[in-house]
Amino acid sequence: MPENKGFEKGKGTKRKIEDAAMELFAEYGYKGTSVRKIAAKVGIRESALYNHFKNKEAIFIAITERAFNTPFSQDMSAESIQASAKKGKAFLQKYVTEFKLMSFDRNSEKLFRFLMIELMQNPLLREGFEKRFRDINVKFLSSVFFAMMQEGLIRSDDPMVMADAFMGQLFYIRLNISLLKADSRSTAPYSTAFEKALDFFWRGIALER
Amino acid sequence: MPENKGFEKGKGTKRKIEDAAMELFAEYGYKGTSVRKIAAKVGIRESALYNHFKNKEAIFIAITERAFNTPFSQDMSAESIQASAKKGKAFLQKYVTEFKLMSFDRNSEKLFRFLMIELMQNPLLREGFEKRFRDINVKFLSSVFFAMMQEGLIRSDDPMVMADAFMGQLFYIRLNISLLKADSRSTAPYSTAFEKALDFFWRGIALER
DNA sequence: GTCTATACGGGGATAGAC
DNA sequence: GTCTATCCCCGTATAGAC
Repeated sequence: MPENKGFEKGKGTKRKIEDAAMELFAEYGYKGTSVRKIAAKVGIRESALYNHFKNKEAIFIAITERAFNTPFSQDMSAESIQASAKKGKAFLQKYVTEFKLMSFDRNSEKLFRFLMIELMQNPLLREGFEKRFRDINVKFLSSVFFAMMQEGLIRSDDPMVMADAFMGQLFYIRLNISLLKADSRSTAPYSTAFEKALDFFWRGIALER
Repeated sequence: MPENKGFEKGKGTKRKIEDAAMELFAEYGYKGTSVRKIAAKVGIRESALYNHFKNKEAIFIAITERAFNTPFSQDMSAESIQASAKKGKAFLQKYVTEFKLMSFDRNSEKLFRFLMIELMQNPLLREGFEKRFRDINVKFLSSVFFAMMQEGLIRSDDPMVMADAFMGQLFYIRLNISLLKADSRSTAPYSTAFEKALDFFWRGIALER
């Protein structure tokens, strides 16, 4: 009874299928990826694949879950926001570093491309993205910026606009890195881009100068 | 002899094919769009379509040309850069306005989604994008920023970082608008987003305060 | 759980009549 | 230039043996 083992081999296969599918989706998109190719990449037949997933869409869903379950771990409590704000630039630094790590991590990179491709085509993915990533991050960030203003650390301005400007910079850098990586080109020009962007941003809002 | 008329009807059909294809590509991606559907949208048979384009890819190419031939009209001469720089915020305002118009224009909007989808999957498109859009815009923008610094209009900083930060903000807003439009949702929250982003950005770099 | 074999629909493309 | 008819490949999915 293979399905009752503590570490069954089936789990390994299921995981392998997800990994293979993610790579292919990131490369060719959902429609451009055939079940045959996924199976071939795993090293099994298509029919065997249907023992692990009901159909192609089920594989897609499994991967979207992965994409959303690796966001920034956000503690949205008032205390956490206050504590973050008090750190000033150091908080943003930490945020940027997390973002940077994700940008250069090979697996997250695949997820990013997958997300960008499908975001433009899949309404469900857009909904999940907005609720489980964008809303949370922008709300958290703008709350922190607002708190920083009250602390007198940064100049007074619209916190939402500030948060969007901050995210926009990071996102744009990440996109450019992604495009370079897609062609297996060097990302050296961007090795310090995140830090530079943060420094520039902070100089634009900091009060102690 | 229909192909020799000054305003031949064939041109109309060819154009119609491109338009229909662009809408479908923006909605379903290249692979997700069948020649049959394009033909159906135009109101002709697939076979008739092959009188205008060699194959499906030729339609794709025609559309990418469109996407690249509608960038910002850039005069990269030294005089133009100096003149632009002297205008200060007014220059950026004009730039932002152009960007905004494109974001809310229905046709440009389709092109944008098309571009985002295919950029992640098509090496040729990436190359074209980098050479014919990104390089030109970032170079022009950073040159203008550099000139502005020399004019004493803005604080001194890395012009490239500044240009990327500026573009990043605009791009991020545009992306969010695009996602809303994809679901036919109201873009009201973004009606003044570009202006607000510019004001915020300018406050962060302007020297007269 | 994996295999072989197969059904079935859709997609790209062409031939030839009008 | 457009049509009908057709070819062949590829993609998803299932049945049934091992």
